[in-house]
Amino acid sequence: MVTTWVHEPWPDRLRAVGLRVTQPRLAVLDAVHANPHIAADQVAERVRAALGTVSTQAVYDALNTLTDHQILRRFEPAGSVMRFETNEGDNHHHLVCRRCGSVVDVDCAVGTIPCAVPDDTKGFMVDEAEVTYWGVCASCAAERTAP
Amino acid sequence: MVTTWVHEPWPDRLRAVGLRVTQPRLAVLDAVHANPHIAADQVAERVRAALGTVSTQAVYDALNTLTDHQILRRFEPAGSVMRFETNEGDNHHHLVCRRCGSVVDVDCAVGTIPCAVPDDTKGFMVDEAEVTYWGVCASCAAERTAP
DNA sequence: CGAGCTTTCTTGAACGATTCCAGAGAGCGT
DNA sequence: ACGCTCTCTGGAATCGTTCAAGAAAGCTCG
Repeated sequence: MVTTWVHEPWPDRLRAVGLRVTQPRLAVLDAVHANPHIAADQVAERVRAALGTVSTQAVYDALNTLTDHQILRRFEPAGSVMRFETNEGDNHHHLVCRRCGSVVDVDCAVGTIPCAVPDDTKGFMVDEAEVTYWGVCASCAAERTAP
Repeated sequence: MVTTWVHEPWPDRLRAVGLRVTQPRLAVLDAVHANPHIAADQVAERVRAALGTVSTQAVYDALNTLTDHQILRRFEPAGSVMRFETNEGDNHHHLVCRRCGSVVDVDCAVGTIPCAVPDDTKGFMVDEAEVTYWGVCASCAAERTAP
């Protein structure tokens, strides 16, 4: 069987890292899992749709805490707001549209983690290589030529 | 001709792309060239030290315009403010300290431009692969173990 | 099963980098 | 020099994110 990263239920994953299981956190996890690359305000929207009133602060706190504990992954293409995705333990990268900001996942071009390590790390202890491919998505390219 | 990127004087480079030659722009170019990875507010500081009063807006406008014309390169590690460096036409990447935010250049691990291209570009026209290595710099690592 | 200790959430405000706007000023081609 | 534009000034607005203090809710242990 292929690394079936069968999702353990969120509550278990929270407890596993010593976090309390709360409704806002579960709703945040659901929102991010259902919508990779989602921004904080959209997470808030969905969490509120699910639970009713939830403070912005609770959403940010959940996002930050979950990111700190590696359950979520945060990334932030230049010029964009923070975006989140669940941490699947894979090592994919992102393709970002310069025009509309849309993001899609791409597998690591090299295939090994952390993908590529510089020859000379200048004394740094490198733990991650983040690759962002910049370009123009198909629909934006179409718009440009045919306005 | 082997793009010997011998620095043409800034005024020539500005005119070459159809931009007017102004004191703020020249001072911005000097500031960025002398301090790679510099942030906008520090550019403003240095520009003011050189010229006297210069509006924040003029600095931002110069940075943006020069970036648009490929004379400067802008990058923005997650959680950091915008940083600038002169565009030397090389294809180096950045090593960023998670603790103190310091940035150092590293040569492209693969050696070719754009370094790496994903197998499947999902319809995107990719023009750049930006690589950010995350880690902890030597001095921050030292601090942690010996507080 | 409930008390009590912490962690987490709420409310409301602060913050700061970047951008927007309108008008004054300065390059540069003619 | 003259003017047409592009650029800069000054001041304010924006908006994502964080800070702070108190209320609420999970979890642990008796």
